[in-house]
Amino acid sequence: MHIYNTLTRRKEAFTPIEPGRVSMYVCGMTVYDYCHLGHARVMVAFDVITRYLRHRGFDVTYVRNITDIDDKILKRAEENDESIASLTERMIDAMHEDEARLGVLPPSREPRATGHIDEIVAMIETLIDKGFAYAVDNGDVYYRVRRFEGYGKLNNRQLDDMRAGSRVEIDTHKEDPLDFVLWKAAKPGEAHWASPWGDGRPGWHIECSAMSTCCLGNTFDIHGGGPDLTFPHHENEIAQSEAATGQTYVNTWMHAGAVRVDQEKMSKSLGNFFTIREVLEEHDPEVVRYLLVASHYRSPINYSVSSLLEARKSLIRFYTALEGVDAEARGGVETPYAARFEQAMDDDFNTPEALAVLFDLAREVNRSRTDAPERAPLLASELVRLGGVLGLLQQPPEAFLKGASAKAAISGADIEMKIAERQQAKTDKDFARADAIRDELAALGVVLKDSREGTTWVIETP
RNA sequence: GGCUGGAUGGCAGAGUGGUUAUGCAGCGGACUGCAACUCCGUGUACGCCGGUUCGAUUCCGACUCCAGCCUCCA
Repeated sequence: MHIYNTLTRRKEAFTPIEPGRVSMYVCGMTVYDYCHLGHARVMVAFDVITRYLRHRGFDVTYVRNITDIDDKILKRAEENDESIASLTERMIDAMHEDEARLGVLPPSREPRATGHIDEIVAMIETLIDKGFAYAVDNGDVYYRVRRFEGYGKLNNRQLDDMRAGSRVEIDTHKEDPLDFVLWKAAKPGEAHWASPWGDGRPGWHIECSAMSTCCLGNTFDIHGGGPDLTFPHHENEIAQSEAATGQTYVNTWMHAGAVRVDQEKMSKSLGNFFTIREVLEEHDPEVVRYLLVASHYRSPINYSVSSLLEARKSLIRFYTALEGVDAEARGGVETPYAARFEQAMDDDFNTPEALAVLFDLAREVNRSRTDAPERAPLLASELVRLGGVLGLLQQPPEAFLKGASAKAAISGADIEMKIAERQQAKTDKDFARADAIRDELAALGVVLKDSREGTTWVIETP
């Protein structure tokens, strides 16, 4: 198996530290707002990665943190006139709801920053003892970036090339403009914890170092996150952890690609983001998941309504192949598809290639319905099984194909009524009437499919 | 300015030193009352310029353009 490592900028053969086991940490949400599609991308990407590693027989420990104390949270709670705990609990619940709808399995552990203040303080003390950090008189503690030799190695950057302060006002408490905060002194009235440097709260980067180390050990296999975390967040994590433990922090760094809108990154700061829940108002969650899986996890992906419609059409093809076939059947079919699927996924989780294999399999299912009906259920069950590795194709086909009718302008019952009416017209040879009914339904996004067994239908939009 | 990626057929999106990705759309055929679904067939696609090579979309170099990071952001 090969995985692209951001640290070395190449695909590498993946060898876990402990044979058969994989330890993975992914930077999660800062819970001050609802998740947007960028978050969905990371969640789904690492969900697919976890599912596939497990499919390959690895015992995966997947840790994804929750940042539940931070400046933005303080600000939002204040704006809402809401307690921090109430805001963060609300957003954590919403996040769990969103990811469950997208078919994202819960991580093995979800540590929260506020639950690990002791470990954070301990790590900062270690860094001070070793000379990698210093407290200043206002109660802040900073990391001494120039003391850490490997600083910049994840992003291939030289310290002197960085123009710190060129876009941000330089904090005069720092020895060097590039130093970053480990512990922030609390202003009067702000949420705080006691520490040897006075009341305060952890800086953003230190929580991930502390939590990953305490959940997975000094060195672990995979660390992942969104595309905008390589610098400074992950660079700083490396500096903190490797300085504190003296050991390699992470073997493989993985970063998802950005979600774009109109060729521009979807982000909170640009304000061009769509929340998961607002997209799910209009679209089947599996369609959203499909859209995210249909591109390689490192590629940028452009979000648009037309891309969702196309995703829906692709899923219609899969579910049409499964419709009316008993995919519960189990049995030994020898097919080349599983091997091809795994070959694709072994190559840095190439989901587009894996999906191409599934489309070939779907065609084979369709062919077998007439050519070799006894094979159809076996092939279909293989399609469902492999689709499941991507977290797809797990609904009953009818549920997906007809599922959008809840939002459609016509109910399923009314559609069935129209179909019966049309059937009568056909029996009466009144084809003009039959076609009119079909056109009427088509205008509502309901496409009819006649077969020997009768007429079925699919909602093609949204 | 520094550092990363990327540029593939009408669209989306993989991949490869010489042979069909795949999906959607289109076209032809089978099926159909007609369609849809399905099946069969069908596309001289690889940003630009050089170089290496018997042969490059695929390797190397220059160029152009796009995106991301260098500030909080997944």
